[in-house]
Amino acid sequence: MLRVRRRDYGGEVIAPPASDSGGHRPRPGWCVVGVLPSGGIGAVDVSADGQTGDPVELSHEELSTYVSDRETTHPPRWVWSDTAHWLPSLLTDGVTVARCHDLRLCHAILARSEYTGTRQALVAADEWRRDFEEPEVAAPAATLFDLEVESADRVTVPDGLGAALDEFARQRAALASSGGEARRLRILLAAESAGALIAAEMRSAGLPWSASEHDRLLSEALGPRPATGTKPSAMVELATRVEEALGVRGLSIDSAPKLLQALRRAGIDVHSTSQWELMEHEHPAIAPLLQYKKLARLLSANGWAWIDEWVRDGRYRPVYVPGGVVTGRWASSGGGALQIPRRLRPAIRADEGWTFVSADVAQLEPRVLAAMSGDRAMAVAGQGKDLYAGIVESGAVQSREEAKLAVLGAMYGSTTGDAGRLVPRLRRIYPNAMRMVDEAASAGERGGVVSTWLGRSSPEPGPEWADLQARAQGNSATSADETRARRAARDFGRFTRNFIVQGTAAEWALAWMADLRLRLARLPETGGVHAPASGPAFARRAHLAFFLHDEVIVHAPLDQAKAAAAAIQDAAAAAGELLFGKTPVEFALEVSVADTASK
DNA sequence: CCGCCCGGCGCG
DNA sequence: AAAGCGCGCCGGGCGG
Repeated sequence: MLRVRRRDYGGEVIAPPASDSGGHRPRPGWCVVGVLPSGGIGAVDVSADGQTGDPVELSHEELSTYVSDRETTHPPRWVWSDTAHWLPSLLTDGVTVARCHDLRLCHAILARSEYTGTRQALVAADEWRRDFEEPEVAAPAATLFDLEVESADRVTVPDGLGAALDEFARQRAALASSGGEARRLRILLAAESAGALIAAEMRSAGLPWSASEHDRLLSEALGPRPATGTKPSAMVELATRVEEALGVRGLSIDSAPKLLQALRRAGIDVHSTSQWELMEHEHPAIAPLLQYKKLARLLSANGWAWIDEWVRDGRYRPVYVPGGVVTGRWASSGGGALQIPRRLRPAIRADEGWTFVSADVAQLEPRVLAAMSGDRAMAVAGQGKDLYAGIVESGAVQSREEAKLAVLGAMYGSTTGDAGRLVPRLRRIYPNAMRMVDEAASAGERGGVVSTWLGRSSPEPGPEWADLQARAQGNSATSADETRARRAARDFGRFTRNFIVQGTAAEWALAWMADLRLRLARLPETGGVHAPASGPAFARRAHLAFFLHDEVIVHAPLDQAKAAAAAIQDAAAAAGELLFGKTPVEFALEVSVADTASK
């Protein structure tokens, strides 16, 4: 825990003494934090009308105390350059913040959004246009091997107080010029920033991971852990069976070109070694080869080396990258956090005295589409049930499988195959929903920009795309030019078609998690023998442990599981209302409580 | 020898 | 070699 000398930071001016004896909570202001020229940290309050208070100077050690004190009375919204930069050290000191405004992430949204009134000043401030950087690991004094040299020339967003104040002012001005769309943008910025808090908190808490269960699952599939550099026994055996079936010896089964050659020599007419193509053929080599590929994938992506690299003290700590995908979805870096194979889910194991409350949204994307397009028929199809079942009931298609194929086809822009055949039926029964995605596609085909419900806008096509279109329009255009241009136009149309749905679903999920996080924060800290002795405050009660596009896993003390499940449900309802107001669309959750995350 | 591309496959 | 969106990671293979 943090133990620092208290310094007089003018607390009575900035943080009035707590007289908070119940319900009343004034609208919190903003507190901008940044590095001062002196090397210390400055904190400045900014009021709703843009007035700035006197800066407070703090040492790095004092920042945690300062933040913690203000969080206990009337927490401001902390404004800082980059949550991944500022939050980890606070969490290390046991300090949690309720809300923040992440200047880097908000800049990215506002500088590109169609809803932003005046963007020029933001676009010009391109020092704020930076991709995510790995959070700096608090360097424990000087070490023998200086790892910091590497990070010295990293280009990140500015961390100075002056720069933060300037950028915050630009963003506020941009919002002020956004007229009726400012409300949506404000919600989006708050949700995006909450996501940044959650990402850092989840990394700090880690996902409870049982290395022994993981090892057991690996051994079950692959045989016992082999010596480094040698293949597991199950793979060796399967490779031998493939060789025998193909009638070759010394096959380099891991080399796609060599494997392809061997397959073709054995009379299997394949053009690649991918599993979907192999499955189309009858040959004794196919089954063991497919099984070999499954195991090879498991070993290379999530084998014993993965455990060694990523699991420490019973926790897997991936780096989540909020806003890492253009649509607003999160990305991840390190360990493939968003691609953990389902067969390894049993290794996600709750601590003693704790359990998991897992929830995922059933058919989030079509529900979001129904809400944003105001398609009543599609909303009704999802009421009180599986949305695909509702579509079958509507008579548009025969089976649940067809319904799913048709809906995915509608959102991804299928034109051929079974999906392409089914989509027109949806167009008749759900005209509003389909018009919305069709118009997004047509905007993209013209090289235009589309936006999500809250105002995250799509990137424009690159210069090569425009060149392609221009060439096809020119006098000397060949039919090949035209074909290529049309293909590129359609490709981009499918991207924008999907963008509005995937992006709005991501917004709903952020709103869901942001609300859930604050609900969980109101639960009491857990006591008893299983209470963690240290670590951030939020991890001493039910807290978010994992997030994957439309599902969350909450790690909860046993006696808080019920409350956590209720919070998840309530947060989903709140997210739907925050985004869409009163809507007939239901966001149906599947919630389960279990010691592992397997389903 | 290194960096990059790409096939292949895991997730939604 | 996917039809039909968005990702990250791995290993092989190739160019420099």
